[in-house]
Amino acid sequence: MNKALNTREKLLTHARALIWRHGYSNVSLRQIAAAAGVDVALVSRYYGNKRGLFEATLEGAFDTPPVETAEELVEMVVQLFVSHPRDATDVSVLHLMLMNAQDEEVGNLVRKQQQALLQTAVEHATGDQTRAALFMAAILGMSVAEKSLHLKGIAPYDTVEYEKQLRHMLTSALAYQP
Amino acid sequence: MNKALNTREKLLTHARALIWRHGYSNVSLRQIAAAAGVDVALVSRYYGNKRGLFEATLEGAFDTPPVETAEELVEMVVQLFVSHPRDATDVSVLHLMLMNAQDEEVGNLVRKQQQALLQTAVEHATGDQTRAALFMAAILGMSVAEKSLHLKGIAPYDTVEYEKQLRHMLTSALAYQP
DNA sequence: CCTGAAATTCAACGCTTGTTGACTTAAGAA
DNA sequence: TTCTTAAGTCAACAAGCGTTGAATTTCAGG
Repeated sequence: MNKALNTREKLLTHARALIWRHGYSNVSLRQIAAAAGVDVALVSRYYGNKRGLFEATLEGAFDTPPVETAEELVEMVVQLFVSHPRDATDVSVLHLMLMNAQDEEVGNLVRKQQQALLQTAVEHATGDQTRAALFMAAILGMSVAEKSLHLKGIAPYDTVEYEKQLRHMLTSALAYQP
Repeated sequence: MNKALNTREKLLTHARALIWRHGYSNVSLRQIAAAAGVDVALVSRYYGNKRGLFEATLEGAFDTPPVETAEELVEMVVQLFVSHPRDATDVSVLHLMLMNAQDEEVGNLVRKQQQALLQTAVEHATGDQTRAALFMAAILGMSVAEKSLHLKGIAPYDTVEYEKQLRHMLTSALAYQP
């Protein structure tokens, strides 16, 4: 049973790494199994099917402590959206959302898990909807331009400088008065 | 030959509508052919292969008049990024970029066609890189939140009000002084 | 009407996908 | 050691994919 738990976790880890980075429909079970060094058939044994494996990777992924102040919100969003890859299997939540936005079913699944959390957090900490919109636009736009559309050169590529500029933008957006 | 041109165009139109909206790897040639009311084999006859058909949908898609002033830039970006669907086959360029961002090959193809245009336009009209970054973040973020991540409620859903708010954000971003 | 070229249809190919069920190996309990 | 159950392996399946080449229809020119 110890061994089974081990392979279960290996599958889960590599599934999260691959699917979150490249998208649900762009990663095959055989790829995941090969990366984990186990047989494909074990996916169906331990998680039922591909969907089950993916849903397992979402469990607890959006759990964050509640935020009250604007500073806490900035910190939470930076942690949530900017990837600080600890290893090859670490991918930001924004990547997850974007990579699966096109798939109707999977996209809805992801959104259902995080939308309420993020949206209410932003609205609560900012106080009004216009500032929340500006805030979301700033954080989303920077991340999307940099990470997904590969619009290099628009934002500085150096991670430290990037994060610094990001924080500055977020703070400005929060202070915005229409 | 008239008939051949007709089916060529039918294929192209439905290919653009489907691939731009759902992404290159999420649409099959059989789907496109069925939507166009044409046999699948005609894709290879008229466009060589799937890639050729997709590349044909990109031709001229990023042609825009050169912009000089900030106002012209705002107008160009709004036209380019905000979809005003005239019919079911009309999809915004942003959708195209996002839906194919995950596919390495296709994503590079799309970027190569539009990146230089947009980036130089923004940098030219704004004058410095920081304002360009803020501008891009604003436009990208609003569109992504609304259209791709379906973060409804953050921005007003009414099209007129949405576009009004978008223009306001863009103008503010252009006027930003670090 | 007849002919020949263009336009379209059809069936098949090799490949990959998710999923399944039967088989083999591993390992702890009696 | 033997037995039993868990864990892992293997081959095959049905379905869908892009692509191809031969057969068939369409249709204007002589």
